[in-house]
Amino acid sequence: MAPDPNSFLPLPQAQFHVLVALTGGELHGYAIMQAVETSSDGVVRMGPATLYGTLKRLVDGGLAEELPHRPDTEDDHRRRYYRLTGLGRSVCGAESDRLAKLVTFTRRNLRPRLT
Amino acid sequence: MAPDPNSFLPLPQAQFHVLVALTGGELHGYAIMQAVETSSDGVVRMGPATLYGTLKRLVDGGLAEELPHRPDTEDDHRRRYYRLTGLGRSVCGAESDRLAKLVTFTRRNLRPRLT
DNA sequence: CGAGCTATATCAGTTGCAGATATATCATAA
DNA sequence: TTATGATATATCTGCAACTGATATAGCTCG
Repeated sequence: MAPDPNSFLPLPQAQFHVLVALTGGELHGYAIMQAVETSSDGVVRMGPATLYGTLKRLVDGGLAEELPHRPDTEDDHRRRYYRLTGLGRSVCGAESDRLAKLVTFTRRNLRPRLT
Repeated sequence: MAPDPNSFLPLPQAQFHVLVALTGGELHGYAIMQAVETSSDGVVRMGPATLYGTLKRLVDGGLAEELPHRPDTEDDHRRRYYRLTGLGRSVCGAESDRLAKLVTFTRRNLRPRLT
């Protein structure tokens, strides 16, 4: 029986950012760092310590997994690729839904008294 | 010169939740705990250690402030009320916008392969 | 009065995040 | 061919943030 995605919520920030980056498809660590920084317009800056630590937690938790090395000589062999697991995908969706509600609620309250 | 709200981002989770609770109006600590738990359908559970620690950080950072005690004998005199500062309001809005973008991005990526 | 909820507070411990640094490989161009 | 800088993974150390547990006291209501 698959664990309930909601039991992972609320997801730590860094973990969510990495999962989000992986929704675009499989990526290697360095690319994840860049994706997080770029797609947030530089607001979220993730260094290697945060990235690789977070990646380990995600793999340990079953939300992401490393791809087996492929014999593609074209690609930089140092790279280690990761992708979402099915669970990771649902958890990412669940966290996304949670945040969407929070945003809606906040905007509704903030609107009447905009500065 | 007022500090740039974006320099506070990304906001720690607990801080954001407390700010969100305060967008509804001034509240005392215990009510904030209940509001966070209730409005998240029990997903986010905030104990006293998290709440009061977070509250202190928000006040120290100028995002929230305590109201002066009022001579209202009707109200439980133990309660200490807090409200958003102008800065807190803008930071809350900025974090909300940031998360909204993240949610949009995530959903766009997740949609094509729904389970 | 006594029981249970309300309300604030803090301690002690864990988790999570961050800067700095290390090591090695890749691309390039001088 | 080797020097330079970007790529890529990894970890150490310390700090910030979060948490469960506990303490204390005032309310409410039977």
